Amino acid sequence: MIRVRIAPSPTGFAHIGTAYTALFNYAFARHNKGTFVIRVEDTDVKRNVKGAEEAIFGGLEWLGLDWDESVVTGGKHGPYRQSEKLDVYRNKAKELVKKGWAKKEEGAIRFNGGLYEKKINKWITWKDLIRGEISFHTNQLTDFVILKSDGYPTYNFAVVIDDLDMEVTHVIRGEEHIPNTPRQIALYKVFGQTHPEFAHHVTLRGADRRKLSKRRDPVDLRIYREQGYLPEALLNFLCLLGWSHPQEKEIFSLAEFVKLFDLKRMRKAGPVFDVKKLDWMNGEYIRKTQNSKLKTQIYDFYDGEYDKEAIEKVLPLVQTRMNKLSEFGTMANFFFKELKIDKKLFEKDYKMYLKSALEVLEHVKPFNLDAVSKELMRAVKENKYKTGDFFMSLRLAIAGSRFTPPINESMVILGKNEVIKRLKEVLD
RNA sequence: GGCCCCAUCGUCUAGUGGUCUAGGACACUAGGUUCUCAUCCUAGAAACCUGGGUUCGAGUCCCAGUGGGGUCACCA
Repeated sequence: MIRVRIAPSPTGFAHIGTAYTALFNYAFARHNKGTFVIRVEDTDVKRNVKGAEEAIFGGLEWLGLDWDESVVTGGKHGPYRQSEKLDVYRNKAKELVKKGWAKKEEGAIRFNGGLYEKKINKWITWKDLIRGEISFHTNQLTDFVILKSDGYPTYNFAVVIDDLDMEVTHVIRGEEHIPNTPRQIALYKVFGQTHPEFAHHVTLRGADRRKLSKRRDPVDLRIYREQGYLPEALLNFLCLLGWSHPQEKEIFSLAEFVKLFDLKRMRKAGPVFDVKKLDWMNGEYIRKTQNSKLKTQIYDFYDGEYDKEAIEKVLPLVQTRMNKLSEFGTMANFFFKELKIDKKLFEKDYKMYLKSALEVLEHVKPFNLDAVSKELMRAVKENKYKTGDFFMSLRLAIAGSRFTPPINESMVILGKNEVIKRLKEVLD
């Protein structure tokens, strides 16, 4: 039975890197019909932040990555919060002291790396499932703390105890943990246990090629949600960083990813998280989303600011024009609100154009797309207007922008009265 | 600096010794469609870090150099 886990620290918010690692663990677990565990590593009392756990679980839920065991769902291998099993770590540390592998020092307990080097071996080697064989000389172990003087375990110690307790079979985590691995392997060894398989995936980089950082880069998952990215698109984009589809497909579902996932297809070179491609991909997802579903997503995104039925009417006109949900507002705002029109934007002959358009539109019999288009074009031809300029004037008067959805369609949706009202306002 | 990991277009990548005069995607450029902007279609520019080996043959294997990254806490 395959069991994997992610082990976030509740020190702030849902980090994009946590989601990235979660994605691979999720895919590995689901592909192999295994179990996906989330445990909370809250052993740094000073850095723990209230609400951080909720943000992390909420973020994963938003992405559609579900798990099997955790602090919120429970499970047979708990507690899933490290602060709730301090006695376990303490006893394990004491066990090592008793056996001579660790010693007390100023209230803390340290592992005796030198002794390990002398008694067990000089090299620690493992076969990484992504990178192949990796070796460290044991003189790199040094005497590291396993139990802090405040009674909390350190990361390297707690990880080993927990992965043992939780019967974790595969540790899939970021490459920044490679230097920690020999210490953890040493601990497994002195406990007389075999270690789980390790797979160290790449870490996401910023444009400067350095590991994504809280200070320099947008790493809070919430930011992506608030900017109007769809979770499916973000997930799909993440899949493509470090992993590739066997048929080189770019757009695929999470289910397909799970089906095809294989650690062997993981790259070893760290990818730059470049939002440009994410923007394109998000647009692709928006374009292929069913209107009824997209309608709801937009309605929720704007927290009910726009009427649902109205969104649905406007949607076909803006769907190919937006890459993010947040662009609906700028694109479709004029359908819902009257705008201040800046007359400086207009072409020279705009008054002539608008007057003649107004005349036509006032008399169009059924105010539908067919009639409106036909009558306006007739006016253009009869008067030998410049087609582009004519419609641009209309566009500016109605929508207040040079870049809008098709203007005839837009006017039909707005309705005769509203269109005439807006034209008159501009002409006054 | 020590240790470790990595190295194909600007970016994400395919490629597991010969079919690579290196393929796809994003971005970019040019054209087409069009009332604008998009969508859509067509075309284009753009890469195997360097030097040694191994081999009949190397983007693909080995070594070195260079470059990039990670890590060296009573943080995780």
